[in-house]
Amino acid sequence: MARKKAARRKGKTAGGKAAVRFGPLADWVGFNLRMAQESAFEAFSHLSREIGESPGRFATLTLIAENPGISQSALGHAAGRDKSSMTPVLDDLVRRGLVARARSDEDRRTYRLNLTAAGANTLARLTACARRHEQNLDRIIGPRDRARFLRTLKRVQAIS
Amino acid sequence: MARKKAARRKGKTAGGKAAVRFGPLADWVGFNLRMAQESAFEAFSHLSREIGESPGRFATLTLIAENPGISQSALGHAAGRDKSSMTPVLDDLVRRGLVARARSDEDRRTYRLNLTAAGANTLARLTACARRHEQNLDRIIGPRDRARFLRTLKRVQAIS
DNA sequence: TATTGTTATACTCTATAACTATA
DNA sequence: TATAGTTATAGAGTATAACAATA
Repeated sequence: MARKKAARRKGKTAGGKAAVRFGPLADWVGFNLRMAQESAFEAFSHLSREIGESPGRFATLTLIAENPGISQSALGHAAGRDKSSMTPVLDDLVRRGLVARARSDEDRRTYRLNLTAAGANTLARLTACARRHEQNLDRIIGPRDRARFLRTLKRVQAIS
Repeated sequence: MARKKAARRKGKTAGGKAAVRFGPLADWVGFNLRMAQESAFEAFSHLSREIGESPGRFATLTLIAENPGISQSALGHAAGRDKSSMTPVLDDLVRRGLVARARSDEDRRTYRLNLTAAGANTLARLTACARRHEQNLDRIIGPRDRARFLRTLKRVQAIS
């Protein structure tokens, strides 16, 4: 650690390679937001891979669990995706028996989506992963700053 | 706005569609980090599109400007990408005359990357966009919380 | 006419592995 | 043997436009 710091002072990393200067990027919220999100996503990805699911499936399964009978369009809208982007995702979840797709009687254009028992089981395991992930994040952020950090993230989502 | 709130209380949005419940997602840092990053990225995308560049090119051009003569591998490493991912990016920037690629005399395997005059000009315009973007973010975050928010984002980048 | 979901298609970004030319 | 960069290839995720069925 002492060696690493000494090396940095001379513009080198511990590995002996020239240090890269980030210039104004280092202080920009936009850039650091992206880097932080990538790191957190990657970390969650590792955890969810242990149970054979991609992180993207987690939000979809949760939204279906929280909104039984939701349509594909409403699901896409909630996640900020086009309905055509949902088709292959739902195809995959239905094919693997995690989601049931049933035509609505009221409006026969729409499907009503629900989790199967297997889907609920997978979601429970993914949720356990997510909780571990959140605990890791909490340790990094600090319990006192968590609420404030979350509030700021929510405000940024409304940027325009 | 009042109508929207009243509608929400009844579980409907202003548009009359059923509101979607986000359940535990609403309070998870990981999910909100992703949503915030997507929103901010989209907003910057709009600004940079006005000058005909994608957001991804901005970080690349900045890193080259800050580290004249940097190699493609070092560039990829700094951005957390594989060297093979850099090839098409650099091909594009060189083809459009923004970056100059010259073989190093010391090590004839590596290229030394530098901005051309056109590249410096494009970067200056992108930087102006980024400054506007940062000002928008600052207004949302609040000047008093900015430093703390940035510090937290940097800590999250080291999650593992 | 408008909407739900599918299809065809394409684009962006990314990675792995095999290759070349150098070291 | 190891490294810098390229190529071939593939995969995930997303979007637009046109379409069929239904409203």
